[in-house]
Amino acid sequence: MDGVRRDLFSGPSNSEHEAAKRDSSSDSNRLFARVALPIPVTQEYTYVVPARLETEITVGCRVRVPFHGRRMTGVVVALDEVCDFDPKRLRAIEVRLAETPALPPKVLEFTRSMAEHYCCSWGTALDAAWPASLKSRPAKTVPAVALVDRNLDAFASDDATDAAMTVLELEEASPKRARVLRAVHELGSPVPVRVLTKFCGVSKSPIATLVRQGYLRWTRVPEESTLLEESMLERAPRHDLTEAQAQAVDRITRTCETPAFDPFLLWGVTGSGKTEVYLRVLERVTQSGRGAIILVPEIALTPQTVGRFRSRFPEVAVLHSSLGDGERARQWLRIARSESNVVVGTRSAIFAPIRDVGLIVVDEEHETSFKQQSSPRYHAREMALVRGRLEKAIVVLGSATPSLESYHAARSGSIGMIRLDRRVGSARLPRVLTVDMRHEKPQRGRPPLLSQQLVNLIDERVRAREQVLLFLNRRGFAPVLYCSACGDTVMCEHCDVPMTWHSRRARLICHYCFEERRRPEVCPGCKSATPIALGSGTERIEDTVRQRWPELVVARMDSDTMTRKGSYDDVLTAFRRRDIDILIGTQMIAKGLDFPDVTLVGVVSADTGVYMPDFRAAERTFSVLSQVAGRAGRGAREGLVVVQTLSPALEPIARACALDTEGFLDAELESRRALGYPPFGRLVRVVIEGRELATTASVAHTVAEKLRHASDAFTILGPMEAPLARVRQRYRQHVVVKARNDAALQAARNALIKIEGSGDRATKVLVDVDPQSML
DNA sequence: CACTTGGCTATC
DNA sequence: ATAGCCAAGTGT
Repeated sequence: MDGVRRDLFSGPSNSEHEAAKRDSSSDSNRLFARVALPIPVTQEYTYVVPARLETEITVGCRVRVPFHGRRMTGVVVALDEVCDFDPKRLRAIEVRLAETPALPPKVLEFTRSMAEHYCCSWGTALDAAWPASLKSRPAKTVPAVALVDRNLDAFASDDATDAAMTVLELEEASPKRARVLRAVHELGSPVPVRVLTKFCGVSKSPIATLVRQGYLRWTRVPEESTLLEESMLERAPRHDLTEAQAQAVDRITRTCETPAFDPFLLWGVTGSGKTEVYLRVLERVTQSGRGAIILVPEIALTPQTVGRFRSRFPEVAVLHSSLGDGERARQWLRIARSESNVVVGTRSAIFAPIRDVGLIVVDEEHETSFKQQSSPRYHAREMALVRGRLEKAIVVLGSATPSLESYHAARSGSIGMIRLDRRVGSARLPRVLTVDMRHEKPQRGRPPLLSQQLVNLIDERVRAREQVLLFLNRRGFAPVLYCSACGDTVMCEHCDVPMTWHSRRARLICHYCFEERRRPEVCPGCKSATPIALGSGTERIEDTVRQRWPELVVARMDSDTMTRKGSYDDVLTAFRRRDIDILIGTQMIAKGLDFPDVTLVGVVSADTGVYMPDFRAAERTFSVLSQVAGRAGRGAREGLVVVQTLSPALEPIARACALDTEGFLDAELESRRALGYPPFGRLVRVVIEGRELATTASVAHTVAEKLRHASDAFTILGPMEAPLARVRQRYRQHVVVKARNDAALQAARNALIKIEGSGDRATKVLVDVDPQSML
């Protein structure tokens, strides 16, 4: 019974098994395939390519292979006629995955470099190169209209006189129909009816009339995600370039004709028109027949962004997590089949199977979302440089507040530096006012939430019918519940962090494990007093503001209010329509919003995060403050930024307030140099996570010992408790490898590769090369 | 002494 | 990663 089951359910049956082995020994000009598997083993495995698959199997294709009593999906990384492994023990590839195009050779090579860089197996890096699913279910279709052929010809003809006549004829009789017809011309034909009605602000009836009159005909097109559909409504008119922009484009495309790796930092203040530079460079690169990859941070991949590229490059493919499996597969396949050679996407688009990449743009290159937080833990900016070198491509890293890595590379001359110091048009840089909260008159013994100056300014601006943004990078009502009797704060049961009080939901919430509980009547520690809510988050700001200005419309935007799909858009639309006077929010309002009527931005506390035990704390503080400041004064009127802080002298805060990016970068670079932190030297963080403190610590100890014995080319710090010593009931220790340079890290590599995934069933060992955060 | 656990190793 | 194997651990 048992034996029968094994034959039926595990792996190929005996007869298949034997056939596979015969395959390998009888045929003299057989083919062998090296297959990389998604396991933490730095080795590829050799399989026999059975005769029936010989035409199908190519380098870069995905195959199903038997492996240690189970089946796995791997990638063929090489084909060979000889093999150094005992041929009798070889097994055969079962199938090539149907309908899966092979990866281009450059992408294979790219993933190999990535594996080396991040100390993971080639198979693990390759695993990230495929979309989660390649099942592209045939898309549902939606109603659309297309121009009927005679009109199509008219519009396509050079002087478009016929088309103009058609529209003119209609103009008199029906402005709505004329608008629709013009829109179809502009948006492209066919166009979904839903998009057309939204774009023209009309109902279906004028469209139906046009169909009846023979201008348009009904048809259907594949349904697209909201991101893509909405992007059709966004246009990017081709602006004239400023002198500075034109120079930037020229310098970047100088080598365009002869493919060469040519990396740049494009350092442009907010509003300096970086996007137009990308678009012009992209034009030249595509004209020369090469492809391009445009990487943008997760949150920036909005319909606006997609629309800007799509309206100028209609065939552009989009890769984003909001697409859903089916659509993402469709987009990916369009690239793989060379139907599109320009892609706009988030970090994983760096793997896009474009054949000949001539340009890689990393917009907002300082953004932390470019670093993947699971294996392979790659940074898309670093990988853009790696792929760019491989493809002989231009690489443009764009930012208003460059990362220290890019800044240092540009300063030391290893990449080019182009600066755009002026805003396009009339917009000027905002004025910044620093308010030292230590000097504010205390209310009930504590500094007030809003300084007198900020209150006065809000009054003034709101009276002038201008809009205000208030920024605080902390969700909830209060970050801690504090017991004045024993001095304890209420901690999460599963994590080593205090729980945050959320008054709207009347719940204490742990921001790490999402555990919720009721607010305790008495302190769980000493049971003698009621803990009080100490400190403030966005909810408390909202309350304070509503109390102070009951007549104003106030909205809050953070991940708690933005739960419903579309609520983000709703709030932003309302704010744009000026239905909201004051918008309060976290990070979410710091990035990229462009509202001309915002003339005042208040930073409620610049100090959150600046004291985090992390060597990038200063950089992150500076960058978020600069971004928030950039939200003010984007229209004709000058913007004002009020920064409230308890530590006005701290470098990142003082420099951000002085709008002195260069000063900050230089100072921070010096302190990194002094401490041997990146970009001077490299770090690897090994995190050991386990159920029990004792075993976790002992595994951490072994890891540290192994590394110490491996080489003395680098320094080992630890093992020690990670700053977040316990999360979700798991204890966390870490060991930090500090290497003076790449060569020193190379010495650690062999040891590190063996360490990933070591430990036992209950203890995880994670290797993070170039960690973005030490928490 | 049968039979479950824990640790370790090889996987083409 | 994880199936498969040996050694030590636990209960009848």
